[in-house]
Amino acid sequence: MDEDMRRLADFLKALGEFNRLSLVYKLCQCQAPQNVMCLCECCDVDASVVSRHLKILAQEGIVKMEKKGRERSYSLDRKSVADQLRTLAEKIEGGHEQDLTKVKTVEGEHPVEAND
Amino acid sequence: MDEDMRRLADFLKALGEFNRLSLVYKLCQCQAPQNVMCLCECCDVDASVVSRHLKILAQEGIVKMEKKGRERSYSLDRKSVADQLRTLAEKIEGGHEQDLTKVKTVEGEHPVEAND
DNA sequence: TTTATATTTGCACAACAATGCAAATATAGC
DNA sequence: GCTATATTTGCATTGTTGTGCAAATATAAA
Repeated sequence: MDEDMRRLADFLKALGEFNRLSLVYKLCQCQAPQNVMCLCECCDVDASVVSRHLKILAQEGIVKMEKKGRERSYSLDRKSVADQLRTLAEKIEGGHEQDLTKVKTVEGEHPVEAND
Repeated sequence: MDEDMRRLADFLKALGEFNRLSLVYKLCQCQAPQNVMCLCECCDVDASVVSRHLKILAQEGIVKMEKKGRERSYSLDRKSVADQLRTLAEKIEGGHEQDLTKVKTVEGEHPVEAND
């Protein structure tokens, strides 16, 4: 599906920018949600820039936002991100064997390795 | 490590562009390496553009190239790509529990789910 | 050697993305 | 209400990236 691929590209693009990836890593190390000011520490840019990057990450479902008084706290949606990455990994690894749109291999047990 | 993250961002950025991702998917469905002309079919751009995209993918270790007469054949480095994606997925899912630089979880068996 | 085919590179251009700063908005505390 | 703090948005600027076309390169075939 074409639109799915566009969405996936957007997801990967969101992760594929240095400062955004730094934010993701920072959030990855935190257990509690973090506000913008705190997240600023990990990349050397203006708070407004961080805010914008967080918005992009939120659009792609990579981070979640929750309002708390005048602050907003961001947290990493670990499961969603990890699942998307793993799904892609599995498609790529087993893509030649079956329909690309729904590959589900049991971990460790791959279908026959078809050799040209 | 800062340089590692830059590399990872470049890797994700390479995948996060629609036409390049289309190329990857196309290669994913093929068992045999494909030449540029053939790969052109999956994205509606000039051959020179496809050539450039393939170069970027090759730089990131996503595809491998081999010369064959006047053609060059490209193939997806399935294992490398899938491994990188899975490694990232695992870091992201378990990142708050231990050192980010070297997470290695055995499949299916995750360390204790630390809850805030 | 000439010709045809596949691929890459140079160049120009348009579209997009990241950034900083200032201003706007929202809300807490006085 | 006023002031201070956190965050977002508007705007201008700069840098990066995707693109097409023409020319260059490489190699096969004639």
